[in-house]
Amino acid sequence: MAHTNYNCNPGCPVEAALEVIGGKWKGVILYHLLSETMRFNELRRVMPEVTQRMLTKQLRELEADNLIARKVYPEVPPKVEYSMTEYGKTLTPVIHSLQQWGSRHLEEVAQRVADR
Amino acid sequence: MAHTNYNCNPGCPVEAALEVIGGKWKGVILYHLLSETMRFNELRRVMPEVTQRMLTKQLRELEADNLIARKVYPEVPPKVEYSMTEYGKTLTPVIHSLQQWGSRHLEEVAQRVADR
DNA sequence: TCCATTGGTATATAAAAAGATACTTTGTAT
DNA sequence: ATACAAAGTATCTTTTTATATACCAATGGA
Repeated sequence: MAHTNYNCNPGCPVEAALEVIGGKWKGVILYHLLSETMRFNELRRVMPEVTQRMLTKQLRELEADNLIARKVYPEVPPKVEYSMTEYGKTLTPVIHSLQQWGSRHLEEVAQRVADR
Repeated sequence: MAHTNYNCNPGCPVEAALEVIGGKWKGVILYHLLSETMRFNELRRVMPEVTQRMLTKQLRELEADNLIARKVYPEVPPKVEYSMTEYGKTLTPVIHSLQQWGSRHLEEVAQRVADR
């Protein structure tokens, strides 16, 4: 999925943004973390279809992009908290518009199915 | 990539939206078609890194989701125009916010590289 | 006559993403 | 002594994506 060149044309920023938030579960993760800091297993509970491996991977990628922060508490059993960074919070309007459109889209699709 | 259930929790509309526009090249395609109707090879020219097969595939998927319309002119050589549907145009604010954030993000990343 | 053009399709292959499953650590509770 | 908790890793397999390449039709131009 990685591009090498984003200076191709003015549409590329769109791809750049999608590359950062377009991972299979990143949208939902960001949505949840924008409303509150959460622990690893709390995230698992709100999205039970995601495997642990996938969740870990997506979280690490978001962390590498500086969108979320990972805080480990040296306890046993382990406690790890995930939260949005200040930079990550700049995604608020993006996630919000995706959620708005997505809601309407789900209704639209349900309608199309009903009309069938 | 297909989900089976979107009623899992309130973050799912975000995933629903990303599933529709998150294909590898869909963001750029939509960005371009939102500004003007374009022919197949015009699209190829503005995104030369995309293979013909991929472009065709992404266009067909967008068409199946009723976001774009495909109009074939019975001429030789063939002429096929792609344009946004009315429904597709409802994506305007989404693509716009992606583009805004993406632009800032590209600057941010360039800055991080410069500071290294 | 041969070549280029547009908008594709078909086939095979390679690379990347995702999934399933088992295992780890160290303390506390049973 | 055993089991469980949280937050992961490590492997292996399957599925999905993407690439490369060749091919097609009908027409206009050199």
